[in-house]
Amino acid sequence: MTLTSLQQEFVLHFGEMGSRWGINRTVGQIYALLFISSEPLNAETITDALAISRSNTSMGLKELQSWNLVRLKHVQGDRRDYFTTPDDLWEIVRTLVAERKKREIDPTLTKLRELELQGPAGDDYAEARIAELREMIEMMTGFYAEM
Amino acid sequence: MTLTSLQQEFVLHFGEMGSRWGINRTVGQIYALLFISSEPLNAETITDALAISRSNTSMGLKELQSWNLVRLKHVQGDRRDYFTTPDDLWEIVRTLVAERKKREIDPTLTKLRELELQGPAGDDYAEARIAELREMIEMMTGFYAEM
DNA sequence: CTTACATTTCAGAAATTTCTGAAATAACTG
DNA sequence: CAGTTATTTCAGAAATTTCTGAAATGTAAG
Repeated sequence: MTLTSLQQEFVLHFGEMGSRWGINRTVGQIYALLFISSEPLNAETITDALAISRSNTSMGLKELQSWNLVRLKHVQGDRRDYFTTPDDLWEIVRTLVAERKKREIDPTLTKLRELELQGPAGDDYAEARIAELREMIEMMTGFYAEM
Repeated sequence: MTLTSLQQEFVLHFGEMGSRWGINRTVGQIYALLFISSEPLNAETITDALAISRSNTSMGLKELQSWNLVRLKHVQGDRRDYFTTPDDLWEIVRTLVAERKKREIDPTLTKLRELELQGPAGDDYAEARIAELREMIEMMTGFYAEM
């Protein structure tokens, strides 16, 4: 598969932004490619459109699956796996937010609660600050949960 | 300065989370340390509390300043720079959101608009998908701007 | 069962990021 | 001004992350 220059630019941009979004270049590119492709793509096609190794594609797809960001499809009479992104953009955004919360917020909330349970450590300021931070995060995740 | 075990754990956690938040370990640790310190700290104190090099501290503080996440203070009769985080947690959150938007969203919005301006490229699906994505981002950033 | 194809795993190579120590620069002090 | 202290810069070292090719594993078809 050869990419149009529009696809090319879009894919490269997502690759570059990847590092700011906490994913690597390849994962960003694979996602971008799936996002603007009207049909599901198989690993071979992706490998070759992005000029990366087959194993890299495999790892990238696994990562995207762990983020719940891609859907697996099958084509009649073809035993290869085909991948797409959901048609519904809202669904993508919801997934992204949920996964980021899980990876970026939840572990910290757990840690803060742990620290508070360890009881007074004789550092009133730090303790107060930690409690305040925990409350803020709980408030925000509570607000999020309502939606 | 020696850290209490509470401070120690808090700081180490932020260091570990740093990579998921798009900052490096040292920057995460410096921020955490400033956050739970009741008094502003100078670079020397930070260097020594975190057991890192003086130059690393300097670079970390510069990075935090570029994020607008720390405030510079001065102590009478001492010409060293002292750093703190804002007392107001809401202010910290607002800054974080604004900076993340600036780094993670705005460049993509600009790129999408650029791609649309380049005119029809003969790939209807990709064009539609890009327009849809741009609209979604505009909608969300518009909603954010209202707050 | 054997062959053919699809996918994953993984050790090491390549690339990138982070960190350090030394030197440069800047700013104050007497 | 000369000396002292504070901070930044930056080249290369160290650490980490990403990527590849080869081998292993899985799976369907004949």
